[in-house]
Amino acid sequence: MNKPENNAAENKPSLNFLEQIIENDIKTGKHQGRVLTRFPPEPNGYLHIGHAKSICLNFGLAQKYNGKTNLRFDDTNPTKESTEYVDAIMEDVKWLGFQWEEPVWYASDYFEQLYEYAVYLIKKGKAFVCDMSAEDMSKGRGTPQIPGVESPWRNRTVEENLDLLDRMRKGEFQNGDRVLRAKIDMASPNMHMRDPVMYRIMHAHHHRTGDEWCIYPTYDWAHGQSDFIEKITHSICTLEFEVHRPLYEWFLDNLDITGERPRQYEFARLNLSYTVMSKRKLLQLVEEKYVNGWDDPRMPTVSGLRRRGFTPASIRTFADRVGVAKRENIIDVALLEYCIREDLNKKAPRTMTVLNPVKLVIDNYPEGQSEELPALINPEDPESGNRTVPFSRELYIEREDFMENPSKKFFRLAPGQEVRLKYAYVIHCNSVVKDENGEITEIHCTYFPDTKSGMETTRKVKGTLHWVSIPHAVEVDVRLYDRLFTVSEPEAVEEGQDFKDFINPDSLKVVTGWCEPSIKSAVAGQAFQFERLGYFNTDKDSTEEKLVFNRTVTLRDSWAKIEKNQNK
RNA sequence: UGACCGAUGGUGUAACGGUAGCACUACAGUUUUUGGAGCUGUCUGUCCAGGUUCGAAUCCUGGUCGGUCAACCA
Repeated sequence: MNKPENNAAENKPSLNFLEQIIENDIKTGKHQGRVLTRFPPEPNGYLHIGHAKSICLNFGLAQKYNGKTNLRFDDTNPTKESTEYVDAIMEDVKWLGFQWEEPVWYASDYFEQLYEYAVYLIKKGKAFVCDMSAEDMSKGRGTPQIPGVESPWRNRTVEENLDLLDRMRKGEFQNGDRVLRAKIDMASPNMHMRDPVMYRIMHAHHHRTGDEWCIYPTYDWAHGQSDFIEKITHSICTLEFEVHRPLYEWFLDNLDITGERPRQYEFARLNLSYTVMSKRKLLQLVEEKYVNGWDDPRMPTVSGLRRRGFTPASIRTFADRVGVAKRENIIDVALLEYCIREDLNKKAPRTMTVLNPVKLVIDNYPEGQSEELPALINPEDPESGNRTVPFSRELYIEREDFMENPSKKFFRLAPGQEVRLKYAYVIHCNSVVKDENGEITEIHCTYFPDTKSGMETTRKVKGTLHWVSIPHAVEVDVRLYDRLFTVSEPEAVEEGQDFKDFINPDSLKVVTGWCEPSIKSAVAGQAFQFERLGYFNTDKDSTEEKLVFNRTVTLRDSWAKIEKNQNK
């Protein structure tokens, strides 16, 4: 009954379905154990975190099994593509920490080869030039339930097809006049097998081939053959291409390819709660100015995440933790937040910054005096060393850290109560000063010199506050970002509603922050923890005069939960 | 009323015919000069109905629910 091998099995890490397939292929000697994956973006937009999952998957699989990964631009539609996107995509892939097998490939490199393959299919009687309009072709295709009708041009002679394709290439026809179609089966239950288009006429300038071509291959015609040409072993794409696989196979079959051939596998794309992922919707957010560009820190784009302050390591960890499977999923954005906190907790220097200041005066601290107090740069990183923080009579603390009539669970400052100022002293609150509106303008305290940080003291306090010395404070701009949508599934809204109806009006708040002087060394892209508040990244908008910070993510806030529950 | 794919706690993901595990979330305790971080623990799960089997999340049959497919997009 008891199987001793169970113990051994327990140590074996579990594999996702693609790893299982690859391990099996290696075991059976398929491709001589070779693994070559590819990441095939179309250069028509910016990469988002869903692409990042695919990148981590393709490159990660190759790394794990001693293989390589090709970066290949699927540039078969010149009207939508540009080198701007090519460059941005390369930057993002590199930033994520992956190196592709040089050189960079382009589907457009294979246009001539693809053309020859097409001629081959025509000669075999497996492809034909069709003169139907797009509209008529659409009508004739039928529906998934109803078979299509065959094109009247389906039985042209090989010679005529060859001649027509040649003249299509030479530019004798206008856009839309004719297409080249595969001759498969108009009655197939799979719509993609109903004589799919292989070439369409597009008199358009291509960002790489210029005006050399005026016919361009479709995705289905280009993709599998590109995989074959590059000797890709495992061609991994998302679920919606599953129905394309029979066509992928058909082309390879009918090209009489004898050598190793690629195989297509499909996995479920990433969806994230409280955000949208479709390129169309992201474009809309940018064009209609709901956000400030593709790299707006609220965007789920790689460039947006980068600017927000996410690290490549955190995104890789995230991609790893979301797993790979074939079922539709929506990942809780809390997992992403967990991954970045986990990473930055170990790496980010600490600094004390007050975002919603109220003045605190220490009555028994001499006017005009100040002192430099030592503080840890990062208590989680023993190597990080010390910084010093200036202390003086007048400080800022957060308004939320004071309460005139606190509940029992409030561990911060209140009249008659004591707290520690982090890295400084324990203080006792004596009184408050208010303006004519009843708003507190000053909190008066006394400090206990024998409680200086590092000294032995018997004075126990329940709370520790961050603070900043007013005369030494550095004024900075802080952008407080929150999730872009108020609902967890903005792409699944009801009829008559639009995802934009659920944009969070408070997704960005800009405030002035008061920061300890150590912040002055900040450079664009650098991450900090503002103690007790969250992680913040130095934005590229920073100038000599004014630093700008983007809030990456707050710290977990268990007080906020207590407060919320109290109000119930 | 087609074809294909999928279904395991709140969210993801393992278990490959033999004790349903892991992560996130939530909650509790512990610790703490960040109500942070850490550590410990707890709650919650195999879509349904049959069948095969000593034994089924796993195999079979039939349902149910969800997704994808009708661009000269990718």
